[in-house]
Amino acid sequence: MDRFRTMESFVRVVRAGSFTIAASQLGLSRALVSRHVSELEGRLGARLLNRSTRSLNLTEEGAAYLEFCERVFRDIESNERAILRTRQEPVGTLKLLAPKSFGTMHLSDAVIAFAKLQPRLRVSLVLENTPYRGAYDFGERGLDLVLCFSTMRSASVVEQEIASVEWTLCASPDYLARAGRPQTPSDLGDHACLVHVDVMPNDSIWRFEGPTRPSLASQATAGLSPPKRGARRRKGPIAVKVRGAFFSNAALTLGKAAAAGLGVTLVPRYAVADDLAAGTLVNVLPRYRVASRTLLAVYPQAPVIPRKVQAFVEFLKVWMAEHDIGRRKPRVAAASTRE
Amino acid sequence: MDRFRTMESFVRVVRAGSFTIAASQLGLSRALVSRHVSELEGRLGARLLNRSTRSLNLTEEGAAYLEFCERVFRDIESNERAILRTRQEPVGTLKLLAPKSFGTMHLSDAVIAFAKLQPRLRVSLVLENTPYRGAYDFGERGLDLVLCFSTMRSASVVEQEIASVEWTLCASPDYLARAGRPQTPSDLGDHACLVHVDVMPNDSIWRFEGPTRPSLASQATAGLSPPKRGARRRKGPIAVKVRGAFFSNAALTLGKAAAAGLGVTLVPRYAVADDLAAGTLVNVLPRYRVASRTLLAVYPQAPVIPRKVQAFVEFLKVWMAEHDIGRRKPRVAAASTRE
DNA sequence: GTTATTGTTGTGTAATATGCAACAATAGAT
DNA sequence: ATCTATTGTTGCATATTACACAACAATAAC
Repeated sequence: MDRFRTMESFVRVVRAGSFTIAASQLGLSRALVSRHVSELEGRLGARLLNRSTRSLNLTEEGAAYLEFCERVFRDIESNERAILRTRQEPVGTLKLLAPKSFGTMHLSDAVIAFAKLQPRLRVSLVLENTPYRGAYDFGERGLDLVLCFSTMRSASVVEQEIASVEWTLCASPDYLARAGRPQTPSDLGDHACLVHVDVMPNDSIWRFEGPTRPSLASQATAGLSPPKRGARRRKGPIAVKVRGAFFSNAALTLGKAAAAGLGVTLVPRYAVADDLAAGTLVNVLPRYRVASRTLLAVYPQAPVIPRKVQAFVEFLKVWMAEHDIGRRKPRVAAASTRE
Repeated sequence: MDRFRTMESFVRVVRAGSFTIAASQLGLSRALVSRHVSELEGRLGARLLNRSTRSLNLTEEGAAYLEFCERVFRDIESNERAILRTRQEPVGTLKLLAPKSFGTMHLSDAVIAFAKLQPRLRVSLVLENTPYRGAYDFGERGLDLVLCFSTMRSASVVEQEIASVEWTLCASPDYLARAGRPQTPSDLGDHACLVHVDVMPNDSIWRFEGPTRPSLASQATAGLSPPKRGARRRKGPIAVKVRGAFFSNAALTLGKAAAAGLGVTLVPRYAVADDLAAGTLVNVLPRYRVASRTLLAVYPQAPVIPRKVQAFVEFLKVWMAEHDIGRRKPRVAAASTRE
């Protein structure tokens, strides 16, 4: 028999001073309440209250047990409320894992802003490029949220899109002047390419779509095919196996290398936004689109999502949008002036 | 669902690090243990442990809840042991109620001796002559044990015989010299009787049995009727309504009054044992037997009797026998020299 | 005495706790 | 990479038991 319920009945009987009243308060029959108390007495091996048809009186053991019950109930109540609060407000510790370069570039600012908003929440931001072991991260390492650019392809996690991060192909003007400006992706085979290597099997295969029609006016006059969104037409994806001249898993490093004239690099736009704005780097093959990668927030599949995770994901989405991180046409000047 | 069991399952799972092992330890199926934990998580609204087929890991809430569970279990265990101990050894407070005269004369000594033997037990001895309200005493007043000479005639109490207390009819030699020595109970109607009044409807009706055959030899020679136990033969009870000259509910007072020559009194033998030994009082109508009254230990009917009550009743029985309290042929001299 | 109300107990039924078996997921072995 | 063994989960049938109703015993008030 459920011990909690028997204890509850007992406490109620004592408080009400009557089995009948207690039963009606509990929404049970007198019979059951009586059995509950008897059960308790049987298990404890002691009479808890002297019943005499017209009055109930606690025995010595009963008084001690009543006190105990009330303590346990208080304990339970406070504890359960504390745990239930994790659904209401972000409390505890939020453990984040993110790729190093993205983390240092932007996430750290977002996390700091978030931590300011949530003074009751401890935040742990781990930056590394060797993660994504799936369940291991959430289990053994106790991570709450992993931010990454590749799907985990696992049914036991939830992946939520945070932002689309544009990658951009760029080189320094002086390099282009020296090596020539490529006109199609396949031209890149002859260039010195600075390759961003993930730990994932990210080979040095660069993929493009395009080219985009040079003139918008020509489409408007044609009138045969309905204008597609963005007034742009794509061709099938083009994959180019590039010759690596320089490798790094740090996009910033690659950007610096490109600015130094080492070659052409394909990196997240955010990593070279400043150089592009300053003109130390310029876009290469602007008429070809580089597939953007989606920043994913990954957390364990569970019936209830901890409020802290939910809150951070929501915050990050807004923050990313507000700061134009990864926007296809970033207002670079504005972005650099913003906080 | 039984919260204790779900908690138990959860704790076991964490300790074992596996649902399967925990289930076998608990003697349950994996399915049920899984359900238990799920139940718990559902009620708390938080995932308690991240399960990843090969390893289990507590979440933040899980760790907090585990600690809570263990605290509750420790609590329960210690409390239940404390209460179970009341069945093993006499602990707590033993509240006694006894008639005033008997209490002051003998019970107090017994109780003091008992209290010495049971240093962990507090004893409360209330002496009064207005008790026996049955359930009220055990209920409202919280008494554990009532000692009295009259049955409560209630199904909700247990009455245990402690000792048979002889009453004796006696007077001072000088009174008998003055007023004459009664030969039969009915002679008492002409005497000054000192009446012990209880609060109970104990009228001044005195009851006798007898007379006893004066000679034992006469029976041995007769050989017709088999000798009855004690070689004594009784006649039917004789009831005499006596004329009260003096009333008291204190047997000692009546004894003193009798010793002072005020009349004949019928009191518990223990109250006049010293006077009888000293000769300041002598037995009247020795061939008639006065109905002895049985000292009863009365306590509430309950499935389990508290050890303290049981212990005291046993102790009192032995003590009464050892001290010859109420014995029909008391070794008065010996009784007074004993402890 | 009579009555009304209390706590307890017997009994049938509805709720649910439980085990079994099939399933999904994963870590390690081949 | 594929296979295998093992884990935790879920659907389903069933045995358990929690529960209310009603009859009962006891008692306080009338």
